[in-house]
Amino acid sequence: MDDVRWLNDREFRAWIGYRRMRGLLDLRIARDLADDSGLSEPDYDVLSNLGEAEGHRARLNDLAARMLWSRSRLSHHITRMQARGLVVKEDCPDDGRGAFVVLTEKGWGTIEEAAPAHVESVRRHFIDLLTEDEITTLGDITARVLAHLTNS
Amino acid sequence: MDDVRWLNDREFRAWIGYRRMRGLLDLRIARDLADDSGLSEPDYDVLSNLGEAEGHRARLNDLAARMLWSRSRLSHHITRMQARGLVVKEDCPDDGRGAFVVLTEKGWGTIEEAAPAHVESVRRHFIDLLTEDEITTLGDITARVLAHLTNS
DNA sequence: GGCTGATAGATGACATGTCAACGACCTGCT
DNA sequence: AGCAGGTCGTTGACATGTCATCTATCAGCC
Repeated sequence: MDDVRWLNDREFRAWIGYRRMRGLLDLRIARDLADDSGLSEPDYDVLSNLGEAEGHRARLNDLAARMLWSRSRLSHHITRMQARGLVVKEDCPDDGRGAFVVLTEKGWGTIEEAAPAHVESVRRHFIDLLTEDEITTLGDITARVLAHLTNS
Repeated sequence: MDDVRWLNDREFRAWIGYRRMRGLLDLRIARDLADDSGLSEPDYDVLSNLGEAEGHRARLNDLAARMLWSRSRLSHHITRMQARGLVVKEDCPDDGRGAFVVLTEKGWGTIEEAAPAHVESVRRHFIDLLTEDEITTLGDITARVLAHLTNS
């Protein structure tokens, strides 16, 4: 059964590096964000997506699709964010099953305040450590992997 | 306050790409692994690290340091893995505070069985999608970011 | 109208990981 | 010997996310 194509050294280095970097990088950026604004990364993503949405509102399902989240995950998360006053749910007049999530004043203010420090944190711990070529390559890699994962 | 260095298009593409890829890729590989072997990714990492350790055993603290995990995380996880019979804890004779984790027969068998399909999954969804140059670049990127995160 | 199947969202049980706090033990200094 | 401070591992409370399942509603078709 030794037709297994084990990873060679370079492949192993890239894969394990990715795994380890992911753990530390996300933890670090999540901590910066939480200390600075009280938001978690998922909170930030939701607020940021809603902030870009028409009227600061979106259907739950559309939002989940845009963020590549499961409906369940978004539903749980929106429930928690609503309890904190960052967003509100509203019934959808066109579709009795549906619901909108809407950014509140507080939610909008929170993301506006959080954004600069968050971007700074992302730069400091990640983006500014890479060359222009590496950034381009990383963009290519992630786009290709995402295309593979969403079409299969 | 507009001295904020927002991300430009290429930087944004790389950062958001990374975030999105991470979510889908890890979910996909975790599902493959769970379906195939009943292990989670953290389970696999622990077993795999123990498998490479001298005598299939390690001090909790050393293992945590090697894996870049918090002691708390490892402690919780080992407790759960012990309940499933994958590892055992043993007292450390040299240091009354310490403890060893040791791979069981079952744990060793499980990782041996799981590895080929896991590597195959990692190849299919990630490594085999990249060129050699991209793999090298990714290794460089992750090494640099990790060095930054662990020395600061 | 009334069925059938798909879709939107909510929910409960469970696994995971964080942080903060704790007890136990070791080490070095006095 | 005895104390002070650090280290090892554990624990409890909590946040997050998964999966499976459920209800309500919609859409197409008879």
